Amino acid sequence: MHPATPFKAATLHDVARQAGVSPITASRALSNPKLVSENTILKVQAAAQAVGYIPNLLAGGLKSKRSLMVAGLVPTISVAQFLPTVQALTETLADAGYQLILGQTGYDHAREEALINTMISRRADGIVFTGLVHSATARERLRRVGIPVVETWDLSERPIDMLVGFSHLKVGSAIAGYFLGKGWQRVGIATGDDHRGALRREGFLATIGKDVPTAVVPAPSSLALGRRALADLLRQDPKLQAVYCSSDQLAQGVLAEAQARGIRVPQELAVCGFGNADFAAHMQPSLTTVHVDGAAIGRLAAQLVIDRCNDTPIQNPVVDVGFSIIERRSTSLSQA
Amino acid sequence: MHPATPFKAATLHDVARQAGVSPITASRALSNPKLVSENTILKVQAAAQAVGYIPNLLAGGLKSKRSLMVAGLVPTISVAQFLPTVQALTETLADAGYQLILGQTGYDHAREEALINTMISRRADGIVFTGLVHSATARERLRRVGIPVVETWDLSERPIDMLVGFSHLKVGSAIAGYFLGKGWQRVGIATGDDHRGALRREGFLATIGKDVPTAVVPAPSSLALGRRALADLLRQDPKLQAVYCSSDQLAQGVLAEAQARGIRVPQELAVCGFGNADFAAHMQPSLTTVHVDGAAIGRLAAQLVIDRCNDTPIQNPVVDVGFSIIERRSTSLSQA
DNA sequence: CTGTTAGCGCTTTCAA
DNA sequence: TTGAAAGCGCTAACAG
Repeated sequence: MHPATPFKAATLHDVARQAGVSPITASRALSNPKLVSENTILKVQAAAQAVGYIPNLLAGGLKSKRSLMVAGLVPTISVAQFLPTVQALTETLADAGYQLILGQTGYDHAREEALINTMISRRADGIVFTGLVHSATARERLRRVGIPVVETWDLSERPIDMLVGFSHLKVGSAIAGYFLGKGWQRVGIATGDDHRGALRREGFLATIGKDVPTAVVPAPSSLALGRRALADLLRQDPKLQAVYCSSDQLAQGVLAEAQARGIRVPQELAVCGFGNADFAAHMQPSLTTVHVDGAAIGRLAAQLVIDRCNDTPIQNPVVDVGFSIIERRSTSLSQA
Repeated sequence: MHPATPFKAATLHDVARQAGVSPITASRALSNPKLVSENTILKVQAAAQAVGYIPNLLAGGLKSKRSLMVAGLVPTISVAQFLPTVQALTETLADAGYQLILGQTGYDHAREEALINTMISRRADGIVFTGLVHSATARERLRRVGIPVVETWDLSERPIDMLVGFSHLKVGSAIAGYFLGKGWQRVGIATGDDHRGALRREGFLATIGKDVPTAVVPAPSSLALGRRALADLLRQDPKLQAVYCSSDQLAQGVLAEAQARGIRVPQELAVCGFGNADFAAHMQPSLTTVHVDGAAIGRLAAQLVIDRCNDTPIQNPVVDVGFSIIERRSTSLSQA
């Protein structure tokens, strides 16, 4: 009953006949008008309208070897962190006539590899990953196929192809520098057990210059885990002055636990998060955190893929979008 | 340089030759093994492996008239409300071999119509909307094309095709009933200016049995707008006992404004939100709200499309997933 | 169980 | 500026 197109769709043939031209002329009139006379264009457009023509991109793509689709592979769409990236990606692509195919890897290598194959099967014109591709098999296959690839939200010495991200090492380092500038020496870390969190921790420790109390929690991080993390850290050092958290969710929990214990923030304990979530500015006290322009990452990634598809020379296949520390009340009384 | 597939991909032909069978047999061995002898299957699989075969779904779809793609049209992906739906949709589809093409309508009719055309052009096997399709032109076109359509997150007397949602009228009515049950007569509404919010307000008023102070705020609703909304409502009735907010974000703002004015919640003012956002359970006080199973909506919608594509008889093309009021501290001292 | 034939709807290439 | 021929890579329909 519904294989997909139960109605007999009008084809370019029908349009051509209606317009009294050859199919190829009709094709050109609709998708490459420069090659056709004004008069013909009008005739064909009228004919297309008359027969209710809707082009079949599958057929076009088969011949032209361009699907006008780009794959976007995220761990899960519900990671709020990546939403502005996905949104900007989708928008920028749509403006250029491309659509995004969404794939959720679920942090699973096997699933990721399967999805990559699927996207190649669909002849996606490019693949954008939120994160790096870690599986060696997948990296190798992507390189061999030669499909445009953009990795994002991280830096790498050897990206598969193109990359838009920032240095998590530097983030950790910057936060440590910020803490040191405030004169806090007794500091701790509450971090998720993921790759990027580990990098930030590494940068943090390098700048602090010593090991510090650390609570590692499993992904996905949450308020509840943040509470437990602070309890853990206070056990390691009851006189902690400042905590860096690898996500704003975790920081939210740390703040809640501090409140429950009657520890004043920031007077007795300073807290810094990561991600600049919606709620960060509105917490009590408002949360100091690290902001990353996720929308810019999406826009830039989309543009890189589009440029590649158009053979536009690409100036910089690796873009560092940087980050910024947003100081709020949770680390500074002088902030609103 | 990179039209899409710069490398010369192996085709089914190459696999067939390598295996010493005809192309169609190779095709069947890989995608419909029941029709082929065990021995042949093994030969073909080995051949596919050997030549590094990656099927071309574009070509298959052209012939078989099934693209194995389903369009998901959302206003914006960053509406947190719809995330569980999109996630479940993507997952359920992927498990059945379908991929989701994401489209963002941006609450714009023209854009929505353009996207629908695009998805038809791509021969999507189905379209899932978060919300109803309001443009008459679009509804008409979708009906004529006969493509499986699922509208969600709402009910309708005349869905285009299939529907998974719940009654916003009943939500409003249920909240009003809950307020009345608590003995609160001086109640108010803070609501967004959207269609569904208006329906809930209508249900609320019908059950309360009289008009009540209302503050309407423009979308997207936010904490800041919630603060202003409460100020507005208190101007209309300084002795307000309870407020229903059309989103948890709004409720967050109402709570913040109450706190700023020294109004105790729930003792002096009760507050109810909508959506059961992540943060609702963790606010101070925790927020009473309305929960909707967005993931179930996504799963069911995906299943409906899949069933349609497989000509599986559909028992119930309209599913009401209901909702539930989650009582927390913002309306009840006896809650944790 | 396997093969032949034909063609999905479009666009590339070449020629007029 | 327009057209004819050919075929992208795959699978439905039928025959063997």
